Amino acid sequence: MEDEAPAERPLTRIQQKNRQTILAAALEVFSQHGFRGATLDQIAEVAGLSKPNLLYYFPSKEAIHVELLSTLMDTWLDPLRALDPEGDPVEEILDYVRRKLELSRDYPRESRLFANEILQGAPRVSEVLEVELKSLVDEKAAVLSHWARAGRIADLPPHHLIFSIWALTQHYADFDVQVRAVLGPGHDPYAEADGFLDTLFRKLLAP
Amino acid sequence: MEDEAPAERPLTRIQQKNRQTILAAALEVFSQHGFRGATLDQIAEVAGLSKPNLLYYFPSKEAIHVELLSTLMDTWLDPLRALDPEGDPVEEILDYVRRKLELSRDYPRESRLFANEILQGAPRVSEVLEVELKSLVDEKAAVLSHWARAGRIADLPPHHLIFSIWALTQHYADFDVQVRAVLGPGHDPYAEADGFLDTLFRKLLAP
DNA sequence: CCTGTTCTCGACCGTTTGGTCAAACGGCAT
DNA sequence: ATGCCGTTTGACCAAACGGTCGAGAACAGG
Repeated sequence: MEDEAPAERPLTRIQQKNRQTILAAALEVFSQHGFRGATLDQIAEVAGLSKPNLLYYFPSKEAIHVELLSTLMDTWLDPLRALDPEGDPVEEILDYVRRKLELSRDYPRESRLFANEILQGAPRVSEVLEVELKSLVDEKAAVLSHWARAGRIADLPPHHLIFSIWALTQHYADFDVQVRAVLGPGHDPYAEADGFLDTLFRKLLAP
Repeated sequence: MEDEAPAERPLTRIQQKNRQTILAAALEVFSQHGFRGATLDQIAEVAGLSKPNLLYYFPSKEAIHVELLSTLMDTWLDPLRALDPEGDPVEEILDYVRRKLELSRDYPRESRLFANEILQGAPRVSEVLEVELKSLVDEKAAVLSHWARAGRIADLPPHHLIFSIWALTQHYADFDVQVRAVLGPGHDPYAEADGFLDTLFRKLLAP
């Protein structure tokens, strides 16, 4: 028996640059049209490369999508990881809300890519949801419960409290066109949302 | 000049039944895979009809999708239309939340179909959003403002208050797999959400 | 029963899709 | 120059796609 994995060579500069270019283009196209709605030709055009060249750097369309999703999941969960059990309960939660809203504002394509995946039943990330995400949420839910029992925040079902943060912040990225259509011109949805969500969660969390 | 519209004949029973069958199958497939991800063969198979038969009842794939969306938009806005300016403010809003959550629970596929459309930039309903939806929301936002000025509910930006209702209720339908993955087995997401959202909005709306 | 209309579908068509391949290109150490 | 290796692409392929067509089956009304 010999080594199955044949000594991965380090990536050249060209490889690093082109892989990044391709992933950026793929994010643009996948987030707008979904996995099946996106075509390699589209991605290739946005990336400024030929289609066979994409497939020189990635083995398949799906591989590009998976790569995007897996790197996404990490940065997506970071704000929740940062919720500090030792900090001030209300401020910790409000910080989390703020970070989540910033993520929606600064990375709306990532948010929509994720939303697309979940909408279709999460065929490629259901494992991550059931294991990594669940255990992280359970851990932080325990913190919230602890704070509630100590009377430092209102007594609310912790999982649903977290869902409400996800729903309220991601809504501004995922339903961007609807939000802007309803508000009309001359509004900054994210600036307004920032104040609104601050008020909302302060009132909600008050014991 | 003669009549452009050539005397629409009434639909036969077979036409009514088959059109309904097709729309039901299309809803199933479109809501799961999105417009471009869905294929006529899939819809035909779910409907138990042949592909040419679908195109006997609808001129194209897009026509089926448009039909679904337009009938959807009506039922989707009904709960908001029903918000009564003469009723008790908090109870009216809580009724709206409840109706919206019921819609998510009983018609999750419709919710996901709509979410899919908005995610892709609402190419087929942007007009409806900017005109019908906007004017309806503006009208009801005025009611909320009035209630706030009268000190009957908390003073909150009315548009964002409505957004928060949409976000919180639709989240349970659109992100169903994520909610269930995080909660684990043995939970009834909608039952729990019902109580949680009741608490949330009562605290939020208290002046 | 016959006759005209409605309905159904196998076979087919042109296009688009994800993916392959061999040939060519480019920089660079010898 | 030469040979080498990472890179790039035009040409191509099989499968899947939305949609068409014509011929036959089912259903009316008389």
